[in-house]
Amino acid sequence: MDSGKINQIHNNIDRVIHEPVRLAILKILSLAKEVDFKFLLTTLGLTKGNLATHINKLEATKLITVKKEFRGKIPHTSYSITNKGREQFQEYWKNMQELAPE
Amino acid sequence: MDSGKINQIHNNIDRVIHEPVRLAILKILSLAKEVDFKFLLTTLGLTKGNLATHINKLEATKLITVKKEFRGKIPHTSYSITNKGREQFQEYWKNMQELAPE
DNA sequence: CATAATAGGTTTGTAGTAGAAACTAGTTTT
DNA sequence: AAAACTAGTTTCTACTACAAACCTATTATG
Repeated sequence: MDSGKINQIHNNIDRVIHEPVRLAILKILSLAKEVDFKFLLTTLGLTKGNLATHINKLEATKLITVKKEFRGKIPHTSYSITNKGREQFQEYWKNMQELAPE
Repeated sequence: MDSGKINQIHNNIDRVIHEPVRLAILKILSLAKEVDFKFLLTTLGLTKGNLATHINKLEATKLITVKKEFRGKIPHTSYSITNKGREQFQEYWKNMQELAPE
């Protein structure tokens, strides 16, 4: 704590990361280094559309990268967390700790 | 990990508590045992309407109690966290830890 | 005395968002 | 030929955070 208007901690919470589904995605990606669409779909139990939307948001904010390839003629999409993503994820939790009970 | 469909951790996150402003309110109430409207208003930097709305939601879910009294003829409102509120707050954080980086 | 400020709201309106469901398109299995 | 799989996009609905305006009563202030 330093000066001026303190304690408005809630304003430091990144809303993109704060959404539970996206927290779960980031958690998984922070462990796995590469994960595909299918895996997230079944692991998280989402609809395809919903998952794709969350993925888009995470990609748009450059927290993850998307790799699309063909395996034979079947599309295969996989995701990785970026360095920025890792940093922001850490930063998010650092801020959240201030709201946690001691 | 035990069986069936695991890893849908995001479904365990209580949306009422998850909202940053309400997290901040619960954090403050978990420390202070009684806090008034004015204090929350200036500390959190919200509009009166917005604060009142969050308070209503926390009261409706019985996470906090509201005490309204008159000091002379001036209204004074203060809030406390309930036992249930304390428990749910702890439970929320227990669930959240599963989404935190290790 | 009028007006502004304080205390603590409620009501209203807007903008953003999560999520489901439907639709798309190519491939592959039955 | 039809159904199922991969990985989506589009559309639609329902909810919600937040600001701003409005409200009621009381107490300073010029």
